Amino acid sequence: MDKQITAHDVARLAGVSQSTVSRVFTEGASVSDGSRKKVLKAAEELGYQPNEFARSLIMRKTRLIGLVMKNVDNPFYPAVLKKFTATLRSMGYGVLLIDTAEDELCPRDIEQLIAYKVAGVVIMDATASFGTAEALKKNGIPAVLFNRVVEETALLSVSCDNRSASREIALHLIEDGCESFVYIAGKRGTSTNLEREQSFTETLQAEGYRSDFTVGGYTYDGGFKAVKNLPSENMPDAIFAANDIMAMGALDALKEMRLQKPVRLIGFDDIPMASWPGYALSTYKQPVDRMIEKTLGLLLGEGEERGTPAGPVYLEGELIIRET
Amino acid sequence: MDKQITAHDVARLAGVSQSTVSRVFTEGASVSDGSRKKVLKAAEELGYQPNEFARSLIMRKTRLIGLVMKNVDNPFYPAVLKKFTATLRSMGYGVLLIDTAEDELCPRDIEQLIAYKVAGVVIMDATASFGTAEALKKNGIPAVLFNRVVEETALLSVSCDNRSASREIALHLIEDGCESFVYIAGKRGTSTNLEREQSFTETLQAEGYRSDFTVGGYTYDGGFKAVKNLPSENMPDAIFAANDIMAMGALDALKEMRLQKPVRLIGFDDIPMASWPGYALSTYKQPVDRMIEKTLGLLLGEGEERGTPAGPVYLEGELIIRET
DNA sequence: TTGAAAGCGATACCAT
DNA sequence: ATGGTATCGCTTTCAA
Repeated sequence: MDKQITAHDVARLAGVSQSTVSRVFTEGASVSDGSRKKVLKAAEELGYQPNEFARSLIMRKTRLIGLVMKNVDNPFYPAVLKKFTATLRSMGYGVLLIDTAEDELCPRDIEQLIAYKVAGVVIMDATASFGTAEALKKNGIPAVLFNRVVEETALLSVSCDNRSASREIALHLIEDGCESFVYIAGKRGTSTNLEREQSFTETLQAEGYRSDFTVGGYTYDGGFKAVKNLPSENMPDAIFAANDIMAMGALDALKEMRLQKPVRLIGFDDIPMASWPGYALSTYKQPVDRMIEKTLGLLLGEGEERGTPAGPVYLEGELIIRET
Repeated sequence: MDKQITAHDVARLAGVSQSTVSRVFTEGASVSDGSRKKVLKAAEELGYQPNEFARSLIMRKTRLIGLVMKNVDNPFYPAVLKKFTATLRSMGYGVLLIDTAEDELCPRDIEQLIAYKVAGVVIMDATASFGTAEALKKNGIPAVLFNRVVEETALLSVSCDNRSASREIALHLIEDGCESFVYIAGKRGTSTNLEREQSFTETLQAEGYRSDFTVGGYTYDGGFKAVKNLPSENMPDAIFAANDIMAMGALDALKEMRLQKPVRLIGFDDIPMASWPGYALSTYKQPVDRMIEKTLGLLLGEGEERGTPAGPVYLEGELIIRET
C-alpha cells in the first residue's frame, strides 16, 4: 500500500480536480461527459480504484459483512458460504471471513468484527454469548444466527424448521410400517439437535411408539460408531440421523453389517453427496436459498423486513425420499 | 457505524487525551501504568475497539488478505480455507473472501481487491489473466496462485508436485502387476490436470505401457460417467482419477457394475471422505499444511522467503494406499 | 509521559 | 459542472 494510487494522481493525469475524480466514481454525481472520459481514461491507465478505507471512513459506513463460520468439516456449509458470498457481492458488500474454532464466538472474533465496523454479522453454525451480543449491540452492529437459536441473547436467528421436519420424518417412517426407531443425535446442546430430537421423539410418542437414542456428534465417525454399537440381533426398523454425514457413517456401518432385515435411514441437510448413487440417502432438504435470503433481509433489508421479528424465524424444507 | 465509539469517547471517559488512548492500543508506545489502566477500563466499558479503517488509512497499510476461491464443490478446499483463515488470523491478518464463479478472476474481483488495498492475495484453484496480474502489480499487491501454475503471468505459485506424484502412482500400479490403465482427466486446460496427465502417461510409456483416457471434469458425476462409459467386457487393471471425488464417482460406478475382475483405483487429494470405510480410497495426499505455509511465506514472509522464486514451487505429498 | 496538531484518501458542502 | 475545504478516526511527530 506504499505504492498507493490516489484520486490525486488520477486528477493530475486527467487535468481536473480531485473532487471531480471522486464524483466520477460516485453514483449520481454531476460530471460533464468530457471530464468523465478523461478521468476514466486516466484511472484505467493507472489502475486506480477508490480506496475503500478512506471511503468507509468518511461515509461512516462500511460495506463489509462479517461471516462467521465454524464447521468446515460439514459439507453442508461450503455451498452456504458460497451463496452468501455471491449474494452479498451482488448487493455491493464484501465479506470478512471469520473462522471460529469453538462453538461460541471468542473475544478475538468480536474484536475483529468491531474493529472492521462491519455492517452486519452472520453467524453460521455457532452461537454468541450474552456478552458477545452486548458488545456488538454497543457498536451498533446487527447480527443474525444462521441455523442456531439462542434464547438468552435475543439475537435474530434463521433456521430450518427442525421441529416440523422431524415430525414429518417420524410420520413418514410410521406410515412406512416402521415400528422401532433409533435417533442418532448431533452435538448435545446445539439448538438444531435439540429441536430435531424433541420433535422426533414426541411425535413418535404421540403415535404410540418410542425411540432409542444414541449420540453421533454430527460427524461421519460418530454415525458409523453409533450404528456399530447397536445390538445387531435387535436392529431398529428405522434410523433418523440428525445430519447427513452421520447418516452416511451409519449407512456404511449398516452395509458392513450385512443385515438380513433392511433398515430405513433418513438424514438431514441434503448435502451433495446424499444423492450420490453410492449412498442414495433419504434426507430432509434444508431450504438453504430461502434461509440465506431471509438472513440477509433481516440484516440489511429495507423497512419492515429488517430488524427484530417476534422470535426465531423457521423455514420449512422438504423431505426427499431416495433409496434408504 | 453511525453509533461509532471513537478514541475520543474513551479519552473523555478516561480523562486523558485521545493521543493517549491511541498509545494504549499501540504496541510499544510509552504510556504510564495509571493512564493505561484508566483507558483500558473506559474502553472495556464502552466496548471500544480502534477503527481498522482509520488505522489502515493513516498507516498506509492494511491487515487484510484477499482469499479467492472457486471450487466449493470440491471437499478438498474447505479444510484449506479454514487453515488459511486460522493461520492468517494468528498472523494478525483479516480475510477478505472472494468467491469467483469462473476459472479466471473477473474484473469485479480485482476491483474489490484493489479497493480494499489488501496486503496480498491468495488465489485458490483459479487463475489470473495477464491483465489481472498487471492491475495487481500496478497497485503493489503481491499474489500467489495456490494449486495452479500459469506460465504467462509470472505470478508466484505453490502447488503439489503433480508430476512426481503421478509418476509414483504409475510406478506403484505397474509394480502391483497392472498392465492396462485408464486416466480420468480433470478439467482440461488446468495446470493440475495437465501435469498429472502428462506425467502419468509418460511414465507408463517409458515403462512400455499405454494409458487410455477419458474426461471427468473434476466432478463426482464426471467420474461416475467416465467409468460407466468404459467397455465393461474390457476393463483396465487400474484407473487413476485426477482427484478424489471423481475417483469416488468411479468407485461407485465400478461397484454398480459388479465386475468379476477387481480394478485398482487411485485418486488425488486425500479428502476426508477418502478414508471413510465405504470408500477406503487409495489416493495421493497433498501436502496441504506445507503448501499453505509456503504460500504465506512467499506472500508475507520476511527477507529471502518472500518474493520471487525462480519459478513455481512444487511440494511433494505422499501416496496413501488403502483398499482400492 | 502527555497533549496538540498534521495528515492518510476519500466524500460532500459551498462557492463560483 | 467544477475546485476548494472541512471532515471521518486514527497514528505519529513535536513541544512541553
